Amino acid sequence: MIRIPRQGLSQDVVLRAAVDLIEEGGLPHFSMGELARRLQVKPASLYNHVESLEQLLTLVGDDAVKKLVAAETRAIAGKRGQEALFALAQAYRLFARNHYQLYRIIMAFPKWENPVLEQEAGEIVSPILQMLSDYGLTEEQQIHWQRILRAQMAGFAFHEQAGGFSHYSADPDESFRLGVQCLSDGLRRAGGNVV
Amino acid sequence: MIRIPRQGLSQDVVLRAAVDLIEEGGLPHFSMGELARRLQVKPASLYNHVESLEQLLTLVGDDAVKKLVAAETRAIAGKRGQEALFALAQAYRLFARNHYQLYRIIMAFPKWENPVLEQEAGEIVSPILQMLSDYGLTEEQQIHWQRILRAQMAGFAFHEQAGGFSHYSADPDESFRLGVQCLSDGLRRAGGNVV
DNA sequence: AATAAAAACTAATGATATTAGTTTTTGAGG
DNA sequence: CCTCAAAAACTAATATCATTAGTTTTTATT
Repeated sequence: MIRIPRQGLSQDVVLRAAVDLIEEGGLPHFSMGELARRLQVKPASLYNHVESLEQLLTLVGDDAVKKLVAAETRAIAGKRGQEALFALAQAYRLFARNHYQLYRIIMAFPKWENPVLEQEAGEIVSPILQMLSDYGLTEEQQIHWQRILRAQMAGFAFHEQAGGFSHYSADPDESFRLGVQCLSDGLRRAGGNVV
Repeated sequence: MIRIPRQGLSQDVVLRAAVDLIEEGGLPHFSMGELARRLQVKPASLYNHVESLEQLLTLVGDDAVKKLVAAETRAIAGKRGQEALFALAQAYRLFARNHYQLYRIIMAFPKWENPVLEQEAGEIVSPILQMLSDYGLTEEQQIHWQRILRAQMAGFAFHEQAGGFSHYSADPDESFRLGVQCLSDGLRRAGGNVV
């Protein structure tokens, strides 16, 4: 017996509204009460669609990771080697910039032990591995370099949005380019310069 | 007129207790009530020494940054060039590992706009710049490479503690070594291989 | 010993997430 | 069309939290 909810509320609608609210005002201003008001509903009603605030935030984080992975995948589509690497890194950086609040939620996960996130984490890696496949690396090397690349992208995005790069006048775009280029060079050396 | 507090409580004592409590149980389990209990005091009494929870957490974050900078500075003492670079990176990584909860607080700052943190942020950079001074870089290059190094260290520490590196068997120590080596190589090329 | 200030307390407020129990809506089957 | 069960929304309550106002206690200096 499939029922259609009274006023169109569902977990998906709640999640989407939560994402919107967080993107607008950030996590500190977010609350079940605020979300309920946005959905024209009493706070208690949300619990028909969501277990708890914690679960809701996990859903939001999961959604954010999916969007990030989608952006990465889109970025490398039809590209290879160095071009794919730069596009991937750029996409990551732009996501963190354009979805500041969502990126913060991703970074705020204490541990990625959640079964859903576990899966998503794997999907973060796959576009990177796909791109790395052009570099002639062993399987173990691919693991190492995928970690190094993720570290650089995440660290750069984090520092940039935290304002840690604003003390000096040098262009962050150029810092980013140099960093990616350095990794690209190291990558090519590791793989025997086949690219 | 200098008064000595009734039972030895002061901002410094409160701060230290807060740091201990956070290191033990993490930020989610931390509260003014819990802190007050630990200090054998009623919650309201804490406000004689601290403005608010927010200010207290800023103090904790500031303290954490100071400890990180101290560890970095200690690491490069008496070392130069590549040796200093590896020691610095290792110290950063170990701090994030050994003070997991404090490192999370550092990462959790929305913006480093706080005047105290502003100053501390500058001190994060100075041991790195000191180490870079051996590489024969222009001033602008130093800014870029300092950013790249910080990004790699922060990103690696973050992923490692979030569990994002645990999906594959390859040794994270080796990933880290390769990443730092890659940056060291790029750094030497940028500076004309003077090191 | 007296006093003023600091520090701790009690008690209250308002926000929060969450739960129990009740009412309302809704769609499916007779 | 009417009934009924389930889903969804509601009301009301609880417990926790940070924080503040106002009061009492302690303590160092005079």
